[in-house]
Amino acid sequence: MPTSMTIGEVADRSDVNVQTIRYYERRGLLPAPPRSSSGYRQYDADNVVRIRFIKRAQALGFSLNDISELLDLRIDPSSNCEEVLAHAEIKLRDIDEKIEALSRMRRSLESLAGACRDRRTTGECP
Amino acid sequence: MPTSMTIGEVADRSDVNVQTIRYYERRGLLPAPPRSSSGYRQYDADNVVRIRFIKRAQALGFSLNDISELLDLRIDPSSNCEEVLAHAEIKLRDIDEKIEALSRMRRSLESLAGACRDRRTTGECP
DNA sequence: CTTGACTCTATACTTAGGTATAGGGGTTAA
DNA sequence: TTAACCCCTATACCTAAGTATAGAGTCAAG
Repeated sequence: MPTSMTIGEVADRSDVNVQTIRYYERRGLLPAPPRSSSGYRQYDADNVVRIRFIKRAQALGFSLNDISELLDLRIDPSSNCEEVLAHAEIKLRDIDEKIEALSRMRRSLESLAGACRDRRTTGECP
Repeated sequence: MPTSMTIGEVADRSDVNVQTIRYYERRGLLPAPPRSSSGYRQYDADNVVRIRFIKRAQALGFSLNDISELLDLRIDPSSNCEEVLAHAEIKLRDIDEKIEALSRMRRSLESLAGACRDRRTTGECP
């Protein structure tokens, strides 16, 4: 049998607060886990992966609703093929737009830094 | 003389609410613009560019504080060369991490979509 | 020369995403 | 068998980022 974790262990491993995990469960971002006889939630390692994914996606500007949709895509990749494909393609476009915008930002910051470095090597710095 | 806009025009062009612009001014994200004799704010096109930048950066997961720092980098690229360079390099790393994370997300979504398309062409879809 | 759509400040309210607390019970090591 | 520390639910509170409202002034069209 795969060994299980308490909510506190999961919180430590995925670097979030215990209440955040319960909040995600209420929001439907995490499935309700099985319970021990005394009512304790029992998690496995997949939950840690899922929570980390949520946190990374948030840092990239996805809302919890966006993330729900992303997670739903992979819940059952065998059903609703057409629909999943259509959703996946929308999400791919979102991601590509974000990558494009970040690349533009990167280029302009890089040119700023480049100008800075040039001036430094020519001794024009204060 | 360059023609100026009211706050309402700027709001329309940059697709935000009028109060959001005043809020950004309070937060220091937008410089306090000159005023007409009757106290109306007078904006130029640069402000629209700046607000659009703020909105794009937010959609990429930067907080308003992050964005302040990004904007400060370019305010006077001629001064504090070393310091600007150091900050710019931190921001470049942030951006690279975001691009990397998005690329990973893209790849896994792409492979999901690919599997879906394969099944579709082999007629395995419902 | 007034009416409707703007602007101003100040202040209050809202939404998303958590975080904390109260009140109660479970678990474990000394 | 009890102290320290975990878990449970329910509910209240918090922060970031807006958004709305009240009360007063301004501007341009008719």
